Amino acid sequence: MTYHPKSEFMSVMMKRGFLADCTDYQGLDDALSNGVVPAYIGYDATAKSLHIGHLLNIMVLRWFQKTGHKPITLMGGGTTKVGDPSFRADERPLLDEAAINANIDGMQKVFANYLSYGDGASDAIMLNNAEWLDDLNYLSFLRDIGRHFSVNRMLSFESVKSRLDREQSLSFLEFNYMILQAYDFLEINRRYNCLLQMGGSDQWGNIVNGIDLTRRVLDHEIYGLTTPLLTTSDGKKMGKSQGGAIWLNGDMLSPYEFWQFWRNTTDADTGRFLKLYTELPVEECNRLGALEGSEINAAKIILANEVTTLLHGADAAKAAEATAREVFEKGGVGDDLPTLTLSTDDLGDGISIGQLIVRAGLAGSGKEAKRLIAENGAKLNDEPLTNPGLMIDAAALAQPIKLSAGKKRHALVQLG
RNA sequence: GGGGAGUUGGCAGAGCGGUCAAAUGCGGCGGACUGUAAAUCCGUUGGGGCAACCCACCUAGGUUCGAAUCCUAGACUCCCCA
Repeated sequence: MTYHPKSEFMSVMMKRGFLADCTDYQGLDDALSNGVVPAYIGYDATAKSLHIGHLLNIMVLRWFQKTGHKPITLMGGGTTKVGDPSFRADERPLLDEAAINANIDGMQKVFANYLSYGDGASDAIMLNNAEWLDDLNYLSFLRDIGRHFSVNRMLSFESVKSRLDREQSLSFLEFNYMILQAYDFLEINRRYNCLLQMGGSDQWGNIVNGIDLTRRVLDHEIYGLTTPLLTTSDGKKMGKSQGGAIWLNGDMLSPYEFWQFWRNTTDADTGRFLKLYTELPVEECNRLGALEGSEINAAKIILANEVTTLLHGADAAKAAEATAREVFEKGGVGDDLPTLTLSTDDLGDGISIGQLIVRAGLAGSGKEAKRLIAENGAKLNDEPLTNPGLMIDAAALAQPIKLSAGKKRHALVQLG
């Protein structure tokens, strides 16, 4: 792959490591050089917030807009109504329309931090595939769209084949999912003249299907581009830390905790992440990522600041950094720590320390909190907690108290 | 429509009347070492409760001194045949 791109967007993608594959480098590059191109990425509407796994693609859209093009965020409002069956382990309850729309609202808030939406030529737009899926007529869909799909070919897709090989059941619904996704591309091309779909490399098959379908039905030439599936350098899936997902919505994960996630990046990933998740010049990223030993911590702080600034703003990033410095370097308390505020009603005659740890989000269950105490991992105002039966009452909360789980996770509890 | 297999902790997967809160692995958490990194090592790991104690192997009944294990019914999942 020694293609030398003309367009700024392609050049950024390649330089910064966003590019996994492209259906037609030359064709896409030409199109991008000849004017404003709309491109979309699809998102499920199943969760209330986007998480860090989505961030890579959001950055792609951001660059896309920065280099003069029109990003489209497609919400799977219609497909979500059917329920994506690919993770059918625990049959999740189907979401109703209100829940789906609430999810979409939550996500839009996040997108708005990265993209500017509006009516201008290169302003981003948000679509919902319910727009064209809701009123589909089965028979005409079969006749117009279904005839372009060869079951023989669909069976050869890796996602399908592996299921069949393992003799796992594959429902007809799930089998149809790829058709609906292809149809999305067709409709977005037809309605919004969208020329490009992007996505993770696991979406390659779906993207190609959409391209083929659009060519057959409309005779339009359109393109696909995929980003690598990111794993951390030790091979784990990106985006998990201390048990919880790294959400992008501030009310689900505080800016401080978000900042901490990036601060704790592995050495080997630092340079790569700088290129992917920040907008610092590539040379700077390379320089920072190449720092040795403990010096690379400075690079990680820059990474955390940059990424947090994009999502939550510069003030939030600064506050997170200040708090981190306070907590880790001075062993003190920063005001940006996750804070649990209790009313006197909540408190009643007193609440056990175990409950408090759970309420503060430092443990998932009372048993876990107790375990933490037993393992000497819990601290109260930096004093090791030894008594699992300790009761906290209003008097003990006259001053806010600092709870710690291990060395890295801290929270404040105050009376409010 | 008929026949068969199955449902165990976050996941994978043992157990098939007592010694089972339940092997093992993964994951998670804590500790040591460091640089708030990685690797490694050690420990820990169902839930509720301040506690005593209680609830827990799909659900509801039953048999038994005793059930995750046996019986009955139901729900769900998968496979094969039509």
